[in-house]
Amino acid sequence: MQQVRVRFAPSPTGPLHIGGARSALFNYLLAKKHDGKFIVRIEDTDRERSGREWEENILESLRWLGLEWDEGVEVGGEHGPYRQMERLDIYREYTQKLLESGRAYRCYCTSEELEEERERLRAKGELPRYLGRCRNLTKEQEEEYIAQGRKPVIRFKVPQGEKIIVDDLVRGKVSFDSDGVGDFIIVKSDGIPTYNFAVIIDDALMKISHVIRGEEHLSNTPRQILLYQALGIEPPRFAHISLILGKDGSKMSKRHGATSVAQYRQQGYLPEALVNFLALLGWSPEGEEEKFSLDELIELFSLDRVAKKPAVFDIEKLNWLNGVYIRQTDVEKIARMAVPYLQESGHLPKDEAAIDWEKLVKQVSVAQNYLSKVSDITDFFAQFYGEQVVLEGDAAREVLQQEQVPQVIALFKQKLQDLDPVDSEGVKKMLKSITKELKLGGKKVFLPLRVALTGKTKGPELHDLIPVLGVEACIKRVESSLVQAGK
RNA sequence: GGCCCGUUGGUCAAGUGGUCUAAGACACCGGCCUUUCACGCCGGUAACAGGGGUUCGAAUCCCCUACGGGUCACCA
Repeated sequence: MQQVRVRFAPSPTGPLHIGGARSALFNYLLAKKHDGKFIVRIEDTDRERSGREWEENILESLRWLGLEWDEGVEVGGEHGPYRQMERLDIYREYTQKLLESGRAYRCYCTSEELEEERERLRAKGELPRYLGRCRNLTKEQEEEYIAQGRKPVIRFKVPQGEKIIVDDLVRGKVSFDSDGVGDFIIVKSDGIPTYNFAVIIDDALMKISHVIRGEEHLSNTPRQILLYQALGIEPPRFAHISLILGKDGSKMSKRHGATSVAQYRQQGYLPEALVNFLALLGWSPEGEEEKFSLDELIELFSLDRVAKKPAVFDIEKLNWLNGVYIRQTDVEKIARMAVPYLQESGHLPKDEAAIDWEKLVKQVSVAQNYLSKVSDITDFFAQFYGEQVVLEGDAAREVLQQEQVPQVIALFKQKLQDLDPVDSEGVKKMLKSITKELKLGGKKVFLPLRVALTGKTKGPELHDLIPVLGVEACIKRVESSLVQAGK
C-alpha cells in the first residue's frame, strides 16, 4: 500500500467551523493510523473573502485541538508552497496543457450575459446552465471580443454522454452523468484558478492518497474526476463524510449557537473533550466505550466505520463529556483556565500577581464537580463566594422560616468562631455536634444552614464550602440571609 | 425543479439475511450512596419512516412513496 497522505484544505474565509474541525480530525486520524502524513494547505483563491487573520485563526484552532500537521503552511515540506495563491505558476502550466490539448477553451461571456442566459432557461422551465456559447469561437470572434477589452475565463470542455463513477470509501459507488455538468470554469478572468481546478492539481502534486471532506463536495467530485482524466492523472481515493446538523436538522449555522472551534475554546471547553465528541459524530468504534484520547482514537479509527447519515450536534452530550474531562483534570489547570473568566466577572483582580492562588485553587476544587464548561465558574463564584447571599425562590425562604432555625444558626455561629482549625474534617465534626446538642435530625440542621450560607437548597458539600469561604464570610452571609428571610 | 446523498428511541449510535422479543452513550424518570444537590453506582421509559417485493427467514437485499439534506457561482 502506498503511503497515506491526507490533507485538510480550508479556505481562510472564516474561523474554523466545527464541521471543518471534524474533517481535519478524520484526516489526521487516518494519517496517524497508517503512519502517514497529515498536510495542511490553504485554499485562498477567493481573494474577496480570504484573509490572513482567518488563516491564523484556523491554524491556531487546529493546534489547540492537538492536530499538528507534518507538512503544510508554516511548517513547510517538499511539496510546497502550501498556499494556493503562491502556486499560480504551477496552475498556469496545467491550464496551458488543457488549452493545447483542446480540453479547455476561453470563454468571453460576461456575467451579465450568463445571468441572462440562466434567466431565459429558467423562464422556459429548463435547467439554468451554461450552453457552451464560446465553445467553438472562430479566430475572428475571439479577436473581436479581445478588442472589446473582454477578459476571458477558461472553461473545461466536459465530454458528453459519459458516466462518471465516484468510488467513495464511505458511500460506495456513486454514479453521475456528464451531461448534467456544464462546461465549468477552471480559471477566472483574473487568471486565478477556481476551486475544482486548483484542488486537483494540488492533490496530485502533493501526492494526496485520500481525500476526506464534507458531503457538500460530493457533487463536485465528478468534475474533478473529469479533470484528472483529461490530465492523465490517477485520482486519489475519496471519502465524503456527512454534514453536521443543528438541533432542527438543518445545516449547522450561527443560529444554532456556537459554530466555530474558537467559540468553544472561549467558553471553556477542553480540546480533548471536543476532539472526543467530534470523533463520535459520524464515526463509532467497535466497543461500548465512549471516552477516548487522541491516541486511542488513532488506534481505533477506520473509514469503514464512518456513518453515511448526517449527525445532529448535541450540545448536551458535549457538555456531559466536557464535564467528565473537567473532573479528571488537575485542579491547578482548571484554576488557571478559570482566571480570565473570573477577572472578567470581577471575582479576581486584573493583575495576575495579586491573585491568591492557594485560595483560588481551593475555591475551584469545590466547584470542579459542578462545571460542564470552565466559563460556568463565574456563576458558581457569584452564587457561593460572594459577600451577599441571594435567596433562591420560596423554597429557600420557607426553609429559613422553620422554628428551629434561630437556634441552629446561633449555635453554628458560636461553634464556627471557636473552631480551629477550620478545615473540612473539623467542620464536618462541628456540624454533626450541632445535631447532637440540639437533638435535631440532619435535615433540620443541614438544610437551613445550607440555605443561610448559599441561598440555595442545593450545592457543594458544606464541609468543603465553609473552609473555603472562611469564618468571617460565613457569618456575614448567614446574617444577611436571616435579614432577607425577615428573621 | 434536475442530479446526488441519506432515513434504527428526543439526540449520538451498534447492527452488513437467522444469535434482534434490536447493544451502548447523552437526555429523561426511579432507586442506592451522601443527614442536601452533583459526582458515582444500579434500574426503567423509549426506535428499525411507509408500502410493495426477493427469501424458509429481512433493520439488514431490490423497487416505489414520503420526509430530510447537499449541489447546480468568475465560493470553496
